[in-house]
Amino acid sequence: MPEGHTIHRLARQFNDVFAGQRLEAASPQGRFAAGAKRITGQELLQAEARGKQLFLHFDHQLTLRVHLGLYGAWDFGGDENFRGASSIGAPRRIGERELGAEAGEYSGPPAPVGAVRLRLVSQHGWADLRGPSVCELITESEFATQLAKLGPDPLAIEPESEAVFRETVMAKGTPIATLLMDQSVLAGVGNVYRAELLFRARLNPWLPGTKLSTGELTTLWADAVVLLERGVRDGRIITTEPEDRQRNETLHYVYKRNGLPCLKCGTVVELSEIAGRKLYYCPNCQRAN
DNA sequence: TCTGTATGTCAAA
DNA sequence: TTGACCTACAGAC
Repeated sequence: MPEGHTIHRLARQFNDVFAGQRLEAASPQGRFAAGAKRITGQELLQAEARGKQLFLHFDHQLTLRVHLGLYGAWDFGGDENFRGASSIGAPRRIGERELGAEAGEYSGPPAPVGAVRLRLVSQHGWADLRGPSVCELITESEFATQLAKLGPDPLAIEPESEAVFRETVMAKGTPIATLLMDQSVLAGVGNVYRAELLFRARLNPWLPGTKLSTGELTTLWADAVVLLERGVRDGRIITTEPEDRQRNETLHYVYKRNGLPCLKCGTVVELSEIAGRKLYYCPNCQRAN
């Protein structure tokens, strides 16, 4: 599920199992053959996540930039050091079946299944990338350019993050629902977190950024930090509080709950569209003031 | 076998 | 604002 929490989990996974090692790379699908060749034999120095982008820094000064888009996913497997195969990204069946490690012996990665853009292999395991919208090798200056395009990331807080977020939002007349999905305003939030953050803050999605108060934005930022950190911990997006979850398994307040009663007030949750993306909200809890 | 859908983003119109 | 693109899968036929 590729919102920011997913990418930060991936960075952690790469640092855990691949950092400090020389890797072999291949592009079974063929579309990244040249890049794979340039990665082969290089040591992975560090993996880094910013918003929805994953950066793998190699020791020849080149960085692999990966964006999963809507469909991308990484699958991992290997020996006991990998502690079970896992799949991180969009929902996938491939890669979730039991692999070598389960059988007790690891004899190298399996034959690639489907369209594997990039396969990274170390002595102890492998990672397969499918369906990314971006997979490219970039220079240090291109890396800096990419970072500069991104707004503050609630999972990579810097001293001025909250203030930058507040000031950017308050300077724009764009609806807050659109601003929350704008990666130059807030990096890492996607459609699920957007809907849930607005509901939890009881904010009307169409409220222009200029109409929000400092207090409301401080609360919104703090809640983004809480929710994304939970996402990293849980490996999925759970935004309901335990007391609202007791009677069922509902993980979200409004996302994909259109036509169902709001967990707080019982009003039917509505589905609308804004900037080409689906927007879920409770017309009562989030009515304009 | 075909269609619709998905937690994303960009360029063209 | 729309279409294009990346990929796999569920459900309809």
